[in-house]
Amino acid sequence: MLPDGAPRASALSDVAVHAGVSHQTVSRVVNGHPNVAPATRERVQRAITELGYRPNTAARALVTGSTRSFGLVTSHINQYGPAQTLLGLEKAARAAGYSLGVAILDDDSEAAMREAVDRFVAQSVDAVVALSTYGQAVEALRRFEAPVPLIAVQVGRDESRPTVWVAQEVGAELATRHLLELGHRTVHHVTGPPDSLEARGRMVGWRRALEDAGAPVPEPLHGDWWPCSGHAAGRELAARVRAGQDDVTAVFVANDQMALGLLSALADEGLSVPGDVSVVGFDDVPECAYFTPPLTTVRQDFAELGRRGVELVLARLRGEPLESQPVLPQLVVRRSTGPARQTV
Amino acid sequence: MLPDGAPRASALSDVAVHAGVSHQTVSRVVNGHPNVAPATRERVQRAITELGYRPNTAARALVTGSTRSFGLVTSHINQYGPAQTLLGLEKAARAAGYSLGVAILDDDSEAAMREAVDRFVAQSVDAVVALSTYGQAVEALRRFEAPVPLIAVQVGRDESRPTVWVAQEVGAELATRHLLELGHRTVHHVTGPPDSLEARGRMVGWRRALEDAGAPVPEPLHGDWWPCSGHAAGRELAARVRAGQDDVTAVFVANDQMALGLLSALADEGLSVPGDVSVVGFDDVPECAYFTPPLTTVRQDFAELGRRGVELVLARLRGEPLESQPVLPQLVVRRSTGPARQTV
DNA sequence: GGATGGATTGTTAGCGCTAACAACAAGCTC
DNA sequence: GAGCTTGTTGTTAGCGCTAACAATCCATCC
Repeated sequence: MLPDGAPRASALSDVAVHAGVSHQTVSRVVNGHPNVAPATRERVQRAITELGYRPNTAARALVTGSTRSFGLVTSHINQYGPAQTLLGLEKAARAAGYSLGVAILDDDSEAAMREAVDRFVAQSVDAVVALSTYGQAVEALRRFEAPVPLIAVQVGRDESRPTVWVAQEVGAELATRHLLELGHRTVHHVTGPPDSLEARGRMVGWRRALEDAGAPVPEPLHGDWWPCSGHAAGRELAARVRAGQDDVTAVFVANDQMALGLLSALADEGLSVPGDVSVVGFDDVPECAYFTPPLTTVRQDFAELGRRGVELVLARLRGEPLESQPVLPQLVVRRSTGPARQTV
Repeated sequence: MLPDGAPRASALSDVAVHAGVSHQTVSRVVNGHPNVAPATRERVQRAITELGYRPNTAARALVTGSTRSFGLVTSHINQYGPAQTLLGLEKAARAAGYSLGVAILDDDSEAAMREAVDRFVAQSVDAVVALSTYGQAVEALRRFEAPVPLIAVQVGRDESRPTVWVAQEVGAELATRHLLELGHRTVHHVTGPPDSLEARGRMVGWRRALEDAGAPVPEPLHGDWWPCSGHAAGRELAARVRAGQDDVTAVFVANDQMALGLLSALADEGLSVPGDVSVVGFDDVPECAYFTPPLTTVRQDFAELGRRGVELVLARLRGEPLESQPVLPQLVVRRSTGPARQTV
């Protein structure tokens, strides 16, 4: 692989010799400083391409204290939302000339968060972006005093530090109102994990929409984002329907994966969607449209979130206190919602 | 955020002064060199914690030429497999004291791949791991002469460079044989993108299983990993069933997401699974068990793949030419497969 | 008792780069 | 033409660290 007698990569000084100038002049050309004579600049440029020179990031970082890189701290990168956001983040960071390091938390503890940020700081990253963490990690984030800007993405609004977020409440209200408008007396809710700010935001929006409409607010069922917990919630709701509890005609599920589990449970129990029960999810994962039936859901633009995260970081680095507006979610109506069934 | 008058982080020399030794002794303690008197070591240790010293990665990288970091090049990190593998990779890398940078290719071109690797090289990463890339990118990989070890993960076996891979063919054979054993005369196949090595491997295994059993090998349908293409394939197959083509009783779909689309299309067309058609997927994403019906599929252990990737990299860095064994996939039987329907 | 050798510690140089300043030429003003 | 500015280039120092070597101490051996 590595050709053993490989000549070491050429450095600034090699280019300088090759072009017959001082190393500093080369540095100036590389960094696009003004005040270099066009002829000189051109000569240096040629030497650079001829030698295939690439500046050494470590040396640069050592003297400037900046690596032109961000650290991304996250925990659930195997889920659709965070993964999609990572995509947007990386692309925007790259476009701005920054590279991205990732740290995945083993658990959502404060210690794990602190350790991850510490490692990034030792690596002299220019900023740390915390993506979709929760539990104690997000609490830790709040109090953190790091020697670099620390930006939170997608954890819901947070007064204590710069944040990019999707207006979860708005999305939840959209979903809930959609169901109420179809004539459902109330809407049940399957939550995400209690320590997730996203999950909390969705619950708040759901409750507010019900209260605004004067509808009763049933006790929510609790899930953990995964299909299995949605399945359990579905069985529970089906049992209630069979027990004659006739207000169970509509469910707002806090994400699409749990909605999938719920759909599967309802089907197993012989309930039809949307005939017996209407279901709305959240996220709009690409699979949604192919669920049985295709799922009505709330779309979040995750890639946009990533882009805005980088925007916010860059503004921060320039010292501009940019106030970020929330990304607005949209309702996507498919076939899992319909009019309420007639109660007997 | 950043307390402006922040004192600069303490360096080796600060610790040295604090402990009353030379900076070199501190360096020795930090790097765990032998031949430091226990008492001295302890004194230095204390100074380190008191000052909250953390070694500066850039300075270290400058002199050693190693950053103790890997670069990960990938393109489809928003899909379940790659995301899961990233999880395993990051964890294993961290456990070994390495950090991870990511580069996501905008497209699967050679230029994109080359640029990503170049940037990592300029960052002095110790190794580059290419994850699940395809198209020209994977071709490029083959010919690459990088000044760091370059390891491929999950692109199927490749003689030309160190590779960690899942035995795709074996998984495809498992799936196909399972269907044949249920009495299906042949098995249709929906492929992944033609330039994906994984997709090719699965096709090879499928074909081999059919040939070994003396079954006819139908023309495969082509997909692109996404549910939509599976849906299209499902409609096509349903049309054939309705046209009386009675060998369409079993389908092996190259991934679960396409299988989902296919299930949805079959349901739309009034075909029952597994009554009319049996379906097998590939990957075993967590949603699988909640499809309608729950999907029989082939499980790949992505996290294991990540772990082995790191293992291979580390072996490489130590100069041991470790030969990696493929990760073996497993068949997971659920409810989407059953005996062949009786042909009229 | 002086030579030998291992363990421990310190000194020096330099990785590749940028910042700060110095040096010089060329063009201007009065 | 002295004194100024402006544009261009070079020189020097040092970021924080490790490698290589030098220096010291102390036990051991003949």
